[in-house]
Amino acid sequence: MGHVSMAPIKAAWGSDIGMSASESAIVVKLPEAARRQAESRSPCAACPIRHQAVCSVLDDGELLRLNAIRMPANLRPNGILFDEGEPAGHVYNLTEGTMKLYKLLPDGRRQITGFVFPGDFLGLASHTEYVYTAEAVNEANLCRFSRSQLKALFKEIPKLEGRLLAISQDELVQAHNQMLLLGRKSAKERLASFLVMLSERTMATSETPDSIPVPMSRNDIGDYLGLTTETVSRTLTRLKNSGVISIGSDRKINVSDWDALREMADGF
Amino acid sequence: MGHVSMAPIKAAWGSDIGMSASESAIVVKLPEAARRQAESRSPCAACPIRHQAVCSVLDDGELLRLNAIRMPANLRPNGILFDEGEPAGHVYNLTEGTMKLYKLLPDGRRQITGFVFPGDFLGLASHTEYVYTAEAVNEANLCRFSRSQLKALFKEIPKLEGRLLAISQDELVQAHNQMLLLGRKSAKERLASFLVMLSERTMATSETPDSIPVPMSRNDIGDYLGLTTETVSRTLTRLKNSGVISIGSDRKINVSDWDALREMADGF
DNA sequence: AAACCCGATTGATCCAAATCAAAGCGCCTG
DNA sequence: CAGGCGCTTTGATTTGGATCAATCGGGTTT
Repeated sequence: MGHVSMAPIKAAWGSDIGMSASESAIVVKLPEAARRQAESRSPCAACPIRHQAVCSVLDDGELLRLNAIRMPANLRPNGILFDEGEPAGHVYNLTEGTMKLYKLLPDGRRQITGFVFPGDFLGLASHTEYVYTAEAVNEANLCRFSRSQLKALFKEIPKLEGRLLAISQDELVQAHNQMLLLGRKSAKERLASFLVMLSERTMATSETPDSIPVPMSRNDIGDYLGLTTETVSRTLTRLKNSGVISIGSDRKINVSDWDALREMADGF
Repeated sequence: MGHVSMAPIKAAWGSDIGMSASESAIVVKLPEAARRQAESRSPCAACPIRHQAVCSVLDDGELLRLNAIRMPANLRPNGILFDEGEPAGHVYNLTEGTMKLYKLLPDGRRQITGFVFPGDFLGLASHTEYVYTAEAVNEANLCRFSRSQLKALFKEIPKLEGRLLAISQDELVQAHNQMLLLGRKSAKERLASFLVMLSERTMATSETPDSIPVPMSRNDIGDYLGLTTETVSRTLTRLKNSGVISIGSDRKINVSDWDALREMADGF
């Protein structure tokens, strides 16, 4: 009946969880090493998402309090952060990389319910168990917070809770848009919507506005859009042939006609 | 291409908005009239959802404060509470009836993103505009709160905000389940899931556990499940013929084999 | 009670996307 | 740099659900 995807084996935690950055590698004169060293002293200051996510609403003192309950986490590509049904003890904030969240049916059919980009939260749910699996698309770095410690911090920094409420509600808006896509849009409209979404979520990070980085596989895109790999591939080829996009070999897609793409996405 | 639904004309507000219950009708000796009169004195005490929703976490004093900023609203069947894109000045809590929330594409394709049952919130979103249209399925009564007044009340009753966060996150969990349904389930699985969901949301209210009230039309069900009216009808007939359900003429569906229905819903 | 209306059902046909099946194409690895 | 592995693309065929088209109630109006 349905389309079946490969589910990866649960991967090990990244090696540097709980280690300070200075322990994790020989210090060499590289920008990356410098950034890591700075991080070990005043972690959030050098964070690429210091001015995004929850962190953006906190002053330096509050950030220090948040930082006190933070643990770094790292995942290699396809590493599993947590599985659906696992007790939900932690909440995460992605600082670098891309992640995918998905649910599986018993026969292996998979629905990716969302991609996660730097600055986004994962694991937010009032439930005691995670309601989806979180897997890294490419190498990812995260901040890990114990749910109970974070909740305790609400009393100290009340605006934290308000911020999380706003984030949840934003996610809800996205979820509604995705329902419209999955329930009523054609394959072409779904791909157009996907590219527009990707560009919007990437804009802040990216330099070249017409070039959209697409780190996930065709299979992942299909499982996000309710399509098969083949349909994703064919539809992208058609978009390319109609001159709306061009496809780079470097996991990037270039948009040549934004107006056409956006109209397609909106169902015009 | 897509399936097109009829969009109703925006209906007038219920006639008794802002009126006290005693003004709205001649007082006659009927249970309904008695309830209304009780409501006009101590509105929340007689409310059918006093022990659900946000209200359940508030003590009598807090409820009084919440009640002070509450306005009653009433909608006749197919009445529109608000339209997608309208400035979002209010938040609502449904006390009686059923509502549907939906988004439209330019050509009329419609996706119902959720049904709302007594105790549920509507209009929760950090956005300045409503992101979906809210329409009554049958006659509905609601509590109307100004967004700004409610927000002000957060300072007075902090647990209110926490409660809304929990509600948002519950909605998010449901939304993820619906994405799995829309992206990956077959028509039969969708209908089974729908009936299980309806029964769960109704349980609290209902008496007879095997009889599920289905107030919405086949067309509404289709627009919720990403199917057409015809497919909904055919699939229900098949479920009936396979002995899992029986269909009453009174907008009720009886479940004869819960295990089979639940397995179907879960994709086994 | 005949006429009408509107949603639900049932039937016949069609089609967009799924499935089945091969190539193609980087990209490691030995 | 040959061979293989995993992902992507392209092609042929199938199919579940959509579309098109009557018909069928049940309820309301005249």
